[in-house]
Amino acid sequence: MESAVDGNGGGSRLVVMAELSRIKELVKQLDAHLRDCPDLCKHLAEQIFTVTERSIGMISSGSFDGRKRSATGSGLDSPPHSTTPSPLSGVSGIPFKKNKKRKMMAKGNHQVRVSSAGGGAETLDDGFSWRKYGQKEILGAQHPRGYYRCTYRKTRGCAATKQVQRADEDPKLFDVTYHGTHTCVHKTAAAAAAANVQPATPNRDAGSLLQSLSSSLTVNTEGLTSGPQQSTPFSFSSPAVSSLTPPENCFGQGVSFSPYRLELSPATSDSSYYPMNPFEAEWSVQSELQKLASLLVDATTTSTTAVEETPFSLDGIEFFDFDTNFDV
DNA sequence: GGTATTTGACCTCA
DNA sequence: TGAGGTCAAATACC
Repeated sequence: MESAVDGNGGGSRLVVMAELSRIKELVKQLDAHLRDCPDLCKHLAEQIFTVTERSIGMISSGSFDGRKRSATGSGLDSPPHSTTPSPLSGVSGIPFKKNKKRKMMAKGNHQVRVSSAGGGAETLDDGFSWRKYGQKEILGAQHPRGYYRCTYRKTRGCAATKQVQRADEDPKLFDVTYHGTHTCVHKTAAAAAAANVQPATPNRDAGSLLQSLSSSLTVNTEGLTSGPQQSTPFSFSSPAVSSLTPPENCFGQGVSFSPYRLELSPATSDSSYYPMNPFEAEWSVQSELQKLASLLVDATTTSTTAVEETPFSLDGIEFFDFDTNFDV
């Protein structure tokens, strides 16, 4: 139990918190200087972008997860589920055996271990639509590995893929490796967008956008202390986020920040907190940071260069083509 | 008929 | 050279 939590996770968590706080401060500064000093705005935007990417990197590298296994072995020596049973989380976020043949954890990939109680791999709903395109027997593994790609690969050019492999030691556990990021719309987000259609505002005022962004980015460190006792998962207090409903897209177009805020705090018995398992939290934070970075690009582009954006439309949803090249 | 899954063949890379 | 990853035709399902 205790051995499953190391001090580094808590420390990294605090670093991420500090980074997010810094992002917020930078956004405030950016907003303050938006109209009178474009050059400074550009500089601030670059800083924000750097800090955001650093945070994303920490999250995707797994250092964000305080429940990361202690470095006593190199793989699946001991089944994680046997030491850290978690009724609320079906995901452990524990790194698993690396592929010795290929660079499985290359930049842009991340791995999680998912528990599917009573179901198969097809029940592992992470919010995206996947289409199976292959299955392969893996040397040394008892179960074949399934290969999935995003359903919208052709229609929307989404290059996200994942590999799902049933764990040898427990058939209820699946090791899932995600490659690439989704450029399509999250399932729940699409549903939310369909239910609450908002007209696109292509040339939204950058100042109000930043103010909205700044106010929405609430980094709550209340109750967090450094040290290895931080084994509680993060939670989000916003209903929109807690129900895993990120904004309708990650492209800055039609994004509204007002309905939710990013709030990191330890899960407590307080009913206002919706406990999230590490994978959900990680996914949400990554989505938030991606969106944050996209909005910054949108805001700074609109305010400093007034360049006409050229949105393209797919399935009734308009997208901006950002050359931000995120690697999460 | 359209879409998803299966599976053998082929390609890539360490 | 062999294992992992992907392709694409065949098949199944709705």
